[in-house]
Amino acid sequence: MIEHTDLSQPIYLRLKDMIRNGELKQGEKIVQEKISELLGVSRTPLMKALLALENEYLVESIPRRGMFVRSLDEKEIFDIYICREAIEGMAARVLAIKKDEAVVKQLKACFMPFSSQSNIDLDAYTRADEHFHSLLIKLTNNAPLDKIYFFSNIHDKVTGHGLVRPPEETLHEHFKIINAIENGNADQAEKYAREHIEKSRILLNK
Amino acid sequence: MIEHTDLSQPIYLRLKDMIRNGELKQGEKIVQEKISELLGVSRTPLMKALLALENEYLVESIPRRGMFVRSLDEKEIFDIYICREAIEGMAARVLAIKKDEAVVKQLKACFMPFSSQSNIDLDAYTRADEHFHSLLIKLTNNAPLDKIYFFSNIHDKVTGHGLVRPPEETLHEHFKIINAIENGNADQAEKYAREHIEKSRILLNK
DNA sequence: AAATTGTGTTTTGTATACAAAACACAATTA
DNA sequence: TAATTGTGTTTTGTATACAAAACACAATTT
Repeated sequence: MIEHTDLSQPIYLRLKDMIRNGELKQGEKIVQEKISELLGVSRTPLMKALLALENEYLVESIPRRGMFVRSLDEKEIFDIYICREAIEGMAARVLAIKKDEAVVKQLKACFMPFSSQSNIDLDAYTRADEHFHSLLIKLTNNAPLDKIYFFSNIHDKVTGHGLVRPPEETLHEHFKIINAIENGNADQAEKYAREHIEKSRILLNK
Repeated sequence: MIEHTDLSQPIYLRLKDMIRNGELKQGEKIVQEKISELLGVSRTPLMKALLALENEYLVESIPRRGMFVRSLDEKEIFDIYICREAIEGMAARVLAIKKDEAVVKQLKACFMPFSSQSNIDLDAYTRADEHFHSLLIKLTNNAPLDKIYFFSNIHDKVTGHGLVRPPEETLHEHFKIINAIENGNADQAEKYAREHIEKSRILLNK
């Protein structure tokens, strides 16, 4: 048997990936024995992983019926973006108050490769964008805030792996947020972070 | 055996109560077999309940070591209050935008019994306060927002079941929030909701 | 034909069994 | 005496077993 301290961890990651890449489709029922057989584990650690995914809004449990891959309707996507506006907005505020040079440096590093390019590699920019938004939370060093920010998982599931808006539009917005943080302008940092997400929300919701 | 569809649900509620009322103390290790024997259930549904509590920040798992009742230090309390400011602030904003009479009515109902009293029953006011803050979130009808607002659990654990500030101080603040919502003033509603929590945070953190 | 009932199968929820890791503490060594 | 090793116990993590609920679908009734 393989070495491990906690089998549910790799199962959790694997399932998350399966949901992301479509091996498990939206709304699909997750038959526990099938998956446990597929992954070569028992139902016990699988259950643990599924519960973690349920708490991240990726999976939905209906008692006595089973676990299902969550499928999001328009209202839920709207609501999730509202949450993101609250969380990321606050994160930007916290970072602006911190005024830590190392923080600014890391944030800037995300988009440095694109600032001088005229033709932006979409794939690379998508990864940078994801990284930036996750970093914004992590750098606050606020563990509870990080804990409630699990919607990043859902983010690209919603849009089918792509960006909601083109880099030409968002690159500048990202730098506006970073600059406000650098200048220690908390109100502006929060405002820009929110507007950035709000614009995508409005676009997704019509 | 007792009728049920999901045994982990009552176990979850029982454990939450045990943490609240001190039957399980901060930092205490939760020995699974002990608790499962105490509650007359097996470890399987108990584990399910413990995982739910872990995701609510009430319990902490250290792999291969066990589950422990989470004990919060000053920084964590501070960080949780930052989260509450973000979440409740946004909730107040959403409700203000909604401008739903029924919403305002329910919020007002929380504190109506106290508005004319000169001597406020502390116990009743504490319950009303809890209800108000929970209601603020629920009435947004934003399920993801509700999902990330599990810190209410922790709130009175932190303060040892009491209020951080006296009713004489907070009652007026509550009405300011409600009035802003009633008037559809989103910016003010959010601002007042935040300041209300911020004041307690500052008090707790010195 | 549509609705209902019955029956065998699947799947969940719970209990239990068991190996391996963590722990406690006495015996041993430096 | 302080540190280390060894040994028996406890506890976790995982697998498995089993009852009851959900399901699928054929047979029966209206």
